Amino acid sequence: MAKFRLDEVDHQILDMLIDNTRVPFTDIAKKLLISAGTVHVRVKKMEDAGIIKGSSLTIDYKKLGYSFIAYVGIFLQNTSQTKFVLERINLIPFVTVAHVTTGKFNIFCKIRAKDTEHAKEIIFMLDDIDGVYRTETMISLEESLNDKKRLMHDIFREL
Amino acid sequence: MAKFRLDEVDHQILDMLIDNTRVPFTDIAKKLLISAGTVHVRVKKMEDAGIIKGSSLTIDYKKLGYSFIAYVGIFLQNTSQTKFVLERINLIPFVTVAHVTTGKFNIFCKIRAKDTEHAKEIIFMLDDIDGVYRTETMISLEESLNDKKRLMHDIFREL
DNA sequence: GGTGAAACTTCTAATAA
DNA sequence: TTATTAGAAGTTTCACC
Repeated sequence: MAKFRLDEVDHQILDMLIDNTRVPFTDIAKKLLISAGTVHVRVKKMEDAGIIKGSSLTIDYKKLGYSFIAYVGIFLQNTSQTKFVLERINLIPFVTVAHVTTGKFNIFCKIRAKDTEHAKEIIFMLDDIDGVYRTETMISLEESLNDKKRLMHDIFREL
Repeated sequence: MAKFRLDEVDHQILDMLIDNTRVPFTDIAKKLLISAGTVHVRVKKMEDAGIIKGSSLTIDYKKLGYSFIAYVGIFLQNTSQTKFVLERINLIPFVTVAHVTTGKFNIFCKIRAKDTEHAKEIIFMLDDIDGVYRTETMISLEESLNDKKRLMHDIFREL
């Protein structure tokens, strides 16, 4: 996998766009004291390089009734079933992420549900998959996400 | 927390914007056979209601040299230290998410690092926080994210 | 609620420095 | 690589359904 080096201007453009993808290029240009054309060229370069993969809205799932988050560790009867089980897990829409991991569990996933009742249904679906030996659930009582801007700044600057 | 009902048109607008925030409102209008003005009003309504919290770029962290993902479960000496430890964790930029959980661990977080050496440093930083009794690491060998579009469609439609 | 058109803003690509 | 510019395209408002 190729590794790209971005300069300070690229970083600042990314920072602004990560914060809000709809910020006009003209605003970015004004703030960074460069032309809008330059912003356009830089963004295109990063898109072509695949550093910018796309953009997405941040949705408030709580407002839509999905405030329950849990992590579920899965023990398999046999690791050879990993691929099969992963495929089955991906068919359950409320499982938002699944990882094959080393350590305690074979597969580890995150679920987002309406409430405990709904979460129970999802966990039962996971338990019912062939090859799943047992599961262990951790309910999230509080989520704390790192500030995107700071993450970008600190992580990328030191590359 | 208030719960909002969105109609089919709202869902379709969200679907398109979740897929790509820079899709022109005129394109959305054409596809849904409504006017661009309507799209504008609907989006604004969802922004005002807080359902659309913002927008962000999807960055290819692998291309920037960050391909190592791990989950770390943290055991505290005493649950009363939860708030303090969480604050300290949030100072580490490579910890991207942290959850207070029930079950096996007291706090559970996700880290993104360059490689095993870098991950080790981050985990040591977590271990060094006052009140942290011990940690347990699960390394992600393979990440599988549910398709955003399908997630939206399946989850929200049945509200 | 939605529409359509006008006024305004932004994007994009070509050209030039 | 960056700046300028101008035509194309998108956004936003508003009078009217």
